[in-house]
Amino acid sequence: MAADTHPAPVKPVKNAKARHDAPPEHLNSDSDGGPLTLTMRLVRQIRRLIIEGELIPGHKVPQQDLCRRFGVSRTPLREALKYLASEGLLVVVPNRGLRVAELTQRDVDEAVALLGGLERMAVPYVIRAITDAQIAEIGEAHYRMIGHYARGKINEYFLAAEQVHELIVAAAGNRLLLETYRNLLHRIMVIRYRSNTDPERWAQAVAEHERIFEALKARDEKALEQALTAHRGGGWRHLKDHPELVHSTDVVDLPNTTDS
Amino acid sequence: MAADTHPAPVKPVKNAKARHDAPPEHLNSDSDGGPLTLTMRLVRQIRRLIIEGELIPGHKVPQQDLCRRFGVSRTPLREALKYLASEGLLVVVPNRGLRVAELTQRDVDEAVALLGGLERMAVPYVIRAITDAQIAEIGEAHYRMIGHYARGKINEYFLAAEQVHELIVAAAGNRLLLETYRNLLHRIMVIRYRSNTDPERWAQAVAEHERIFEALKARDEKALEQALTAHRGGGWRHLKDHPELVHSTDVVDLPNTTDS
DNA sequence: CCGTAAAATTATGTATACATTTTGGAGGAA
DNA sequence: TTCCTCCAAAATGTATACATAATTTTACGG
Repeated sequence: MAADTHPAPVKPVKNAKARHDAPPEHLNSDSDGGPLTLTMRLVRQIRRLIIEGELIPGHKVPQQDLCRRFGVSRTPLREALKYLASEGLLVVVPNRGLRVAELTQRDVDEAVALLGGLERMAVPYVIRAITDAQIAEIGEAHYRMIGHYARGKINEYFLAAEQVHELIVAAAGNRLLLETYRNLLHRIMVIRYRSNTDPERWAQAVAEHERIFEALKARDEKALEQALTAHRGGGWRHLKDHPELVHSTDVVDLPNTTDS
Repeated sequence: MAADTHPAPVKPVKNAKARHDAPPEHLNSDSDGGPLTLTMRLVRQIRRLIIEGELIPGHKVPQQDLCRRFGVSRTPLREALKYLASEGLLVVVPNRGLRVAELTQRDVDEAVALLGGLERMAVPYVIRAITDAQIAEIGEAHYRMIGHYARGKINEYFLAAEQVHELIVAAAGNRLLLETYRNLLHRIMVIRYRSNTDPERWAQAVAEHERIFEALKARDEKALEQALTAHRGGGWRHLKDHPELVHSTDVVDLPNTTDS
């Protein structure tokens, strides 16, 4: 682990050919939980690119660009892409590489229904099992979220808000439920990053979050369920009113037809 | 597509070196929905190996063996393994390859709770949206299942039973729900293949399925929900009584310590 | 000038090669 | 014996090479 802290030759490698000259160090900056394999670090990075909208839904994944960008070869990159395809964030097109998954209105509706169902599924377990410490942790994220709202930091706000939701679902004590919830959330995060940027909806969302946290503190099952339902309904009703935020069913697969 | 039906040289490749001498044809026998990429065909095959128990939970994935077995190189195989790791069927261990995911009692409990929740979530939509044709289709699978039961064909029975469940969930009209349901089902299929092989439990399961189908035909929401709950409870209560069917929390990663 | 076909270019799919890490075992010291 | 150390063998992670399919460019004829 500390092999590279002292310059002493720990192991005289058989022949110092060193043709593979690029030891990857770009990707260790994000929240690293251990020495992951390069493929898995790429998974995180590319997932972030997708969620943050740098990779545009419907467009094909620029493999070479990503290779150059991260300084890796195509082998680990392609493994990472397959991993993300299994997550549903990318789509494999047999002899045409991979494309970023695009969300139709139906996809969003389905995801919203599912996420809502999972949250409702979680509520009884949460009320039964949640500890004071967990409530405090959620409160920490909640008030952090409020702070970001006050300062107009939309990206940080979203991150904190998602964390609140995830912590609530996590409090149900079902890891598989949490994993499933997370995966579905990732799929529609592309849209969330564009949804309620207008101040009115944003203020409403914050108010809904206040109700959620109040119900949680009071350990009121009915109130929590209602608050969650209202929050979800509110947020996505807004999307329904603005369908231009959702990508249409069919997107050109010729990237050069875009307005450039 | 019909390029190899006539011997005429469709395209005189630049140099007929033909070092890559093995065009893969092993994997086209299963239900092929189109010319998939080799990686994706491997995903199907290996997933089947895991579900059917040929690859044992807790053991590492024998990459070389699989390469020889399918006649492919490690590149597409490893991509397939990463895909399956994302599905949760395999686990990546950084410098030690991949291992087949093993299920603890807790994992099974969580999956059962989730699957049950998803089915309950589906019921109202199913009752509201299901067509006579869909009911007929489910009936077809149901009676096929009964036939396999009568003949004692356990494997075919399981396949048909799973198909019934999937068709019911599919009738809700939420593709994402179905996909999620399928994924979770895959994760615990390893166990299902060992669970109720004893005649008593099997007969009970069939009876439960009869009730499910009756409720479906009658479009009785309450009855359907109850029948599904009873079926799930029954099947998994049996597992609880026989914990030896579930792998323990920690399994040796040295395959030679197994009883051989 | 525009449309069509063939060649050149690029990208994808797959295989192989190389370096590092892990694993297994032989040999020697406590 | 038991434990450690060192070396060899295999497996893993990553990079590169090659063949095929897709895409763009070019050339030619209308």
